[in-house]
Amino acid sequence: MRYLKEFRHIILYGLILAMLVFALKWLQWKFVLVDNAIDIYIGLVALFFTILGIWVASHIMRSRVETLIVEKEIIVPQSEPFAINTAELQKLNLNSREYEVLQLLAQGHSNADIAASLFLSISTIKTHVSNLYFKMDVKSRTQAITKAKQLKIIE
Amino acid sequence: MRYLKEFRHIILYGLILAMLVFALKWLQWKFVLVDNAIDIYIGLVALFFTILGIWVASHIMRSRVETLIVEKEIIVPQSEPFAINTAELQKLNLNSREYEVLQLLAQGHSNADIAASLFLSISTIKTHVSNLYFKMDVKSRTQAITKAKQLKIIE
DNA sequence: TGAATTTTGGTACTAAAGTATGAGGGTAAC
DNA sequence: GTTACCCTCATACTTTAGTACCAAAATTCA
Repeated sequence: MRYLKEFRHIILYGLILAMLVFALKWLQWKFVLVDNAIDIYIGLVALFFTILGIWVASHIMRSRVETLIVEKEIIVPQSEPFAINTAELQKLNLNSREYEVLQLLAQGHSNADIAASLFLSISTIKTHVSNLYFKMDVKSRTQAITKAKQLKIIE
Repeated sequence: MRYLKEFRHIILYGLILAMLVFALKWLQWKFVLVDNAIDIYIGLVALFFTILGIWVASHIMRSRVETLIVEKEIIVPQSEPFAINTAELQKLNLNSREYEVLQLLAQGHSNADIAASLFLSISTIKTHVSNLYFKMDVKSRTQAITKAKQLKIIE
């Protein structure tokens, strides 16, 4: 199908040429009586074939249009989906419970709240929190939250 | 200058045509002796002018350049410079001192620290903090910090 | 199995945070 | 001038947070 379309112009050109054989023969016979007619005849032929050549070329050329690609930059703001800083988290050497407590702490929960949600006693939470502060080198929950967010070890 | 360049092909075409007048006359005289020479002669003319037409057309067409603009998405790691949510901040209706205290609070400072840095008594800070909690609808400094960061009213 | 670590919990205490209430001085609007 | 905030500070109290020290299960690892 593609080849048919590609060579459409060439086939058309062939057909037109075939038709011209007859047309030329007729013209040749008609102008034979007129003096100097041969010059006019050749002139017409030249003109016709020039136009034909231009027409054919323009149709062939159309598929060969130079395409200048201009890249237009569009800035797409990338909202980074927050990645936990695993390296910093490992440095602190928190155990799983301590990290769990830290997360709840940073959400604004009290020791009592945390104890309730983890089904532990307040004493246990206090122990975890104290160890947490020691490991994080802070002295209060507010400092712990601030530091944890700075280090990107919690959301 | 531009016009000269634009019509260069047309001028060239004209010159070639002038030269052809002589060439044709010479060919016409030469082939007059040969039988059926006129057909060959016309065929050559047709062929030549077709090629000429194609040549002219291809040179004219060459100046037709399509400009295709392709939008290229470029992902920029846009580090947004943090904008304080003024709307939310106004909703809370905090006065200047309360907001000042909130900022220091969120940095992990104790009431005593805040009092020292603002040259105020701890009592004053406690009052501000209490009013702050009431306006923010929270019950502790950790909740205040969490909420303030959520609302983006502090850095 | 034994040692180390984690997880849990307790008591006792101190420090800090938070609440409630009052009060005095300042400023700005009505 | 009175009303309404804003800012300051105080006292008294309750609650929560945080420290220190201890200890018993549970788990992990060599």
